[in-house]
Amino acid sequence: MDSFFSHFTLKVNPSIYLKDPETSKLGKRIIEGSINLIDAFGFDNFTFKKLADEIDSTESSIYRYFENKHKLLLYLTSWYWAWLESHLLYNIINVEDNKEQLKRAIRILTKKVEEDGSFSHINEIKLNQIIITESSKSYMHKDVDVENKEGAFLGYKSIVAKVAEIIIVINPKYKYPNMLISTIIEGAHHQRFFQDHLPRLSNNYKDEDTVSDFYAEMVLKVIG
Amino acid sequence: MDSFFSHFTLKVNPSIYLKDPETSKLGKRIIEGSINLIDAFGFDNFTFKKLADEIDSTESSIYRYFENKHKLLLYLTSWYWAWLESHLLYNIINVEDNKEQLKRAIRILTKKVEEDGSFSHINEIKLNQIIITESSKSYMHKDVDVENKEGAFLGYKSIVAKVAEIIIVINPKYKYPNMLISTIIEGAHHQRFFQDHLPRLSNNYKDEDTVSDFYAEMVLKVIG
DNA sequence: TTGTTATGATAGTACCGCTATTATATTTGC
DNA sequence: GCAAATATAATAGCGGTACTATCATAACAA
Repeated sequence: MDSFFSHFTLKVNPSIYLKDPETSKLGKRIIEGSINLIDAFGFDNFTFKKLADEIDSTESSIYRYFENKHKLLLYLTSWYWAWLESHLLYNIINVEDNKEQLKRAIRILTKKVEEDGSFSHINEIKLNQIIITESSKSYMHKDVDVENKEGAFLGYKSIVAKVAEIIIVINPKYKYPNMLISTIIEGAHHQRFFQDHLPRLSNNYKDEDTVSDFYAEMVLKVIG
Repeated sequence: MDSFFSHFTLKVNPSIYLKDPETSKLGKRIIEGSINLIDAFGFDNFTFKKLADEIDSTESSIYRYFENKHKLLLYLTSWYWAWLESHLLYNIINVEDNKEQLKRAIRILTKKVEEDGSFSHINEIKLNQIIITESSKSYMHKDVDVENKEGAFLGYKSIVAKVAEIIIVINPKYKYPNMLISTIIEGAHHQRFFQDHLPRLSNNYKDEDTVSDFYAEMVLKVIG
């Protein structure tokens, strides 16, 4: 799988950055360093000053890549959705049965990322952790409509649409495919967080991937 | 219903505040003003300085009630869960049938609050809007474990536990009652936000409360 | 009316978010 | 190999945020 993914770079909507971080060494250090810092200390405690110190650069240099730290978070989430969609496609491309396609899709949307892979400067395990705890901050704010118009959430919409399509093939009468998919994506993030920090809001059983099992079961029951 | 709720005050865990805002006029102005400002401009743009100006008081006075703005958000969310649980109990207390209890509970957890009620200084419609867009910020941060130990999330846990109990009565074998309930609570918030701002992540149909219908159907199908 | 408590007024500090300017590398084209 | 173009670094500064501290005054209760 590594060889399949390691020879191209994932596309992120250019409205998100001032200068594409993929095009320079500093850009890659910015992405790598920000993932380390946000994962370690949380997005709220993250500043460009701290990032500059971390990667031995300066605030002003970082500001040439991203307008502000919020745009950087948008970049990380967009990259993540593009990355996840490429995995999704790779995993269902040769599968005939639609139900099997759907099952695999649910697993990919809800599983915890446990192995780092193909992109040298991006640690996908840490990025997945960041998505779980911080991704809702990328759209739950007052500027969401402006950023949405600029295309900041196309990656998220795209993966939701792809899986919703599979549902429609299986059950053309089902009324809420998009709600169902975004519910399990957001739900999986929340449940992983709850299991770590607020366990009474969730249920967990040893030796099971409870989150993934729960949502897989849910989708099949709900679409009938 | 007004008369039922208007004669007592809702309990919020004292670890959240330095001084109980229910015990003074200034305290009530702080709560009322913060709801207005956060609803209008978002929690990220909210500061104690702006609140002080809004209610004709001072930063230092507000700091005597709350350690910081995050604690104030915790207060609002805790109050909301206590308020919602009191509504829940009121609405199912004389209902015999467990399935009917559950249906009513789902409606209460997922519906949009459309009428302001009993507590003079708290606008419940605006508070519901705040919960939809800001409540995840009350726990999705690095201090969640400390605050959890202090009891900051007992209200949320309590309402989840109450509804999970009903599910267990209906289907004692169901493995994931808490996951299911917290999924529909968070899901309903997200879907309401998506329908307003990122509609392609959701589905909506005129003259229906799509969010509520979707989750009501989901719960019944999932628990079998 | 006297003490107690609540609120207001003011000042100050460290950090954040961001802009601007100038200097120094590094890369690219000839 | 050198000049021009571009990228990065260094430094300064400004207005705002998130507090903390102190002192003055208002309200209220014994």
